Amino acid sequence: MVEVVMVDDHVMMRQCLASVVNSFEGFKVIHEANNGKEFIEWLNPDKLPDLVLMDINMPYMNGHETAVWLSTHYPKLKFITITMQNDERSIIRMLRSGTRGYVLKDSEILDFKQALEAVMNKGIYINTVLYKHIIENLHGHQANLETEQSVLSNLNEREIEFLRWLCSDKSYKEIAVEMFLSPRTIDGYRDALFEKLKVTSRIGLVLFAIRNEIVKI
Amino acid sequence: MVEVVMVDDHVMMRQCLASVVNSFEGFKVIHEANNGKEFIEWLNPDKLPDLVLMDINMPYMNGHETAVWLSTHYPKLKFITITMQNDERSIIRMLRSGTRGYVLKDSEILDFKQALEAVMNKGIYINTVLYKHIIENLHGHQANLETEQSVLSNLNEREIEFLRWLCSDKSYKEIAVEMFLSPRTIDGYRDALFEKLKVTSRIGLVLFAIRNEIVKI
DNA sequence: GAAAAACTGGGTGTTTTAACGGTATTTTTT
DNA sequence: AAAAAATACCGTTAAAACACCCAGTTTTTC
Repeated sequence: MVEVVMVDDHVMMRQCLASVVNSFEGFKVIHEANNGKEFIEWLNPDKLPDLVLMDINMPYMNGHETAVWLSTHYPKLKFITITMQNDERSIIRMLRSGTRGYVLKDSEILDFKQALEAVMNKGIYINTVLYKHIIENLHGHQANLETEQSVLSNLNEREIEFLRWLCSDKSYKEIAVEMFLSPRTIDGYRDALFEKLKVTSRIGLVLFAIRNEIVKI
Repeated sequence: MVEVVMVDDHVMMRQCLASVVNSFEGFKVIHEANNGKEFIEWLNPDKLPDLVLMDINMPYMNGHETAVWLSTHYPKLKFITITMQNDERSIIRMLRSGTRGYVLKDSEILDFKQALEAVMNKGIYINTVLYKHIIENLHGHQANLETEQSVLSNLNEREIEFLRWLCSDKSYKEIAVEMFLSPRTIDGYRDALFEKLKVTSRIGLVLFAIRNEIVKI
């Protein structure tokens, strides 16, 4: 019997899926958690589950963070991502963090069953549609998103703060006042960001900030 | 027997919920649709269902549009919104469009059952937590969002297109070329939007466009 | 302890944006 | 058919944004 743990903050979804998993022959849900944090606190090294099904978008500790943690601490523990996010960035990120399967919440239950069985047998399940999608975008948009991730990590606290201020109606002069800096310094910050982010206008900075969730809209 | 129709593009979620609804005594799912458009095309005036459960976020025809259509054409047809969106704007909008219940996908199945029964008996079900949430926010943030909604509907096609162009690195001059207009005309567009949206800079316009999902990030 | 990097501030232009003043033509309303 | 509204357009000016140049101070790195 494959012992399964469900990690998802959407209780109804989780309960529904749990009952479906229980109806699959050979699978049994032994625990449910609301998020990654709850889950890893529950984890017992002496009695690991066989399979973890988890969402990406969760409070406190999301799917990505949990995946990274699991890959470090229990690299043999299999987990499948079950989510609504079908953008390449999410998928690539999760695959890199060691997920054995990626199932969309808008797929059929049959696909879901196949994913579970595939992962328990061969090891990895990727939906064909998604796979094509990823391959097709690997050299376009995706590259940019991956790059943005690394660019983002090269920004310091002050620059992040500045980016937040940029996403407002304020002029640079006003932002300088808010940040207790001279307008000249602000000028330098802007120019540095133009260089780092490869854009040529404040709009570009704002879009970057929003894409990378530096500001909440 | 209450005849129920499920409208949700997330197939797995929909199937899960359908099986749960079928397990409730006195309820029976008689049809499933992927979106509002499919649903209303299926609708037969001579044999209406008793209850419709639908998501908000759907392709082709979303929950809100469907709700408006239903309220106009079949005002007596009861429908419940089942969604992940718990922001006040979505809730208020759906309630105004005549939804009898608003259930979050992260609530318990028991709550879900209560909602169905409540709607079939008394008529309206609103989760206590959500209700408090709405009331608390009625005079703050919410007001602005509601206003933006109405402002949005006052924009014409050309202005929407312009807003989309604004969300790029291009200057007004370049946008004029793209839109086959004189830079002066673009000037006029901008000034009109400044007036309509009560902002004073291009950044303000960009933020509005993103908040209201005129551009996809 | 010296070199490199990062943070802060400055000068001086050009280009773009914003705010003001308008007009001519077409479409919609009455 | 006249009035009103919407659309496309134009000019001027001041302010803001952008693009370069630079240097002194602190912090990090080696």
